[in-house]
Amino acid sequence: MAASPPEQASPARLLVVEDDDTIRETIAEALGSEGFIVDAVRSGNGALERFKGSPDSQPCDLVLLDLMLPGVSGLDVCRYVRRRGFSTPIIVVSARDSETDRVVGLEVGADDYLIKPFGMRELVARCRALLRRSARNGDSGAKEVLRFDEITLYPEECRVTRAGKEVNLSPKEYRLLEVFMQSPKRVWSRDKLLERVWGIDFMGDSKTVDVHIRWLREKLETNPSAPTFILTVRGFGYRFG
Amino acid sequence: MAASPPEQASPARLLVVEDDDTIRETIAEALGSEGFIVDAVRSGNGALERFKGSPDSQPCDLVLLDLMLPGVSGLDVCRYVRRRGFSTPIIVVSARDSETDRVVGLEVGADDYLIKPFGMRELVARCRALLRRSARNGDSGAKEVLRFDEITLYPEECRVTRAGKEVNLSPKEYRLLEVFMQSPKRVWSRDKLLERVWGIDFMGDSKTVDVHIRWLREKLETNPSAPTFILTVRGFGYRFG
DNA sequence: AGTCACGATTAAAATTTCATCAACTGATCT
DNA sequence: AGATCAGTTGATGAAATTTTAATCGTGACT
Repeated sequence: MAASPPEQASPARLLVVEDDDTIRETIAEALGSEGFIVDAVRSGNGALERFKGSPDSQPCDLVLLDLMLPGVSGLDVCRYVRRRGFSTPIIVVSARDSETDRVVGLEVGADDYLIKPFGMRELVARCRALLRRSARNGDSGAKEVLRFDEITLYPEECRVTRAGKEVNLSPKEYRLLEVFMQSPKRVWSRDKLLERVWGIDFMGDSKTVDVHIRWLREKLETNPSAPTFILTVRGFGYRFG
Repeated sequence: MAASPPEQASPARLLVVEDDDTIRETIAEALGSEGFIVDAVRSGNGALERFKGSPDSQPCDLVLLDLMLPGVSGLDVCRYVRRRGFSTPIIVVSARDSETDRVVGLEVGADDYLIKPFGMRELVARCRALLRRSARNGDSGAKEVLRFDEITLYPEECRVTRAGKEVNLSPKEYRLLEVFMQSPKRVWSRDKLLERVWGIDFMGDSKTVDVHIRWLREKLETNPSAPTFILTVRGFGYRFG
């Protein structure tokens, strides 16, 4: 099917929190082969790291959370995430299968509770169902207006202005800027940008990024040869701001 | 957009679809004592009756759906509801517990799949989790007249006027315009429009949207080739206003 | 200063997207 | 049966976008 939805255009990004190497790998592979971008950590602390920013910058679209973790437990992670105001969908995955366990997990803020061992097809189906639901409610992704200096990006409207004047961007240029503005100051490698903007399955050259950066500068910068917004970080990539 | 304030006005309205009298009564009582308003029917047809109106007037906030029903099956109900564009949360409840059954249920549009027999506490927890996620906003019935420029849409009457003159729209055209006018300026991808107007499981081509947009322009715009209401956003989709 | 690696720039080729037209289906009405 | 209408699908061409590729500049390091 065609045209990319503004929000959920790129594949969903999943965070797998699981200390057992075998299980983590199995899950990551199964979900990866379904087209998701999978990121994995092996501890509660590792998960918390991803949730340090503000609730407006969600680290991922969905979390698969094991309960039995060394150090910070899965329940703690869940509680922390919700207390911080994140509405990121969470599926708890656990070997503990008493009704009480399940009720507690759900009451602490998880959206679903899956019992080990489980089939990969069901896991995928539940991820899809939850992403479907959370996308419908629009509580995923950044919906808020992004500002930096005199540049403003309106996600709802796929629209960008500079000093109040409309800037007409192509889809790739727009997404590129959106990614940049969601994390100002952060340095992005060409590969990461390809992953975020083009999707994991892009097979082309990373030089493509250069060209689009140039065009974005052309439309955004006062003097494209001496950029003030999209800066080159030699040897690493680019950054915004 | 955020994770709604939990403590809120009216209690959630649940629809229980279950043919077994004992189970239905048990569920209804358990949920009722938790403060939900419970409505129950014993057949698929009974459920469908509740979903006859437009997707904007949801008959309830959540459906508990048994799969094994006389006549119209639970899966059929689920499919129908989604095809009509309703996003009402659905929890499937079934004695069939193979992984395939669960995957099918979820793929057909259910949000959760619970296996009989199940505990009431878990049922309640899952209802709560899902309601929390779906963040009830659509207070049904609150259909306001939508205006933009000289175009007016009367939801109660499924009627549209332009500069006071009646515009005759087909159902799809009407629905399309309604979605547009509910969020002026917002850019809609073809896929999102298919989901909203045609329903979640529409299997056809997204080109279909183009054609209907064209007809809508034909009837709405002064000069359909240079539209002023329904604008094309190349690479993204369409927007109104 | 020379060289090398990396980024910038440009032009041209390849692909995607959109509007429009026309054919086709199925439902409803005459 | 025939006519009409809503909806869907496929084909076409024009225009915009994206990618590839080739060349040029410039900073970093010896």
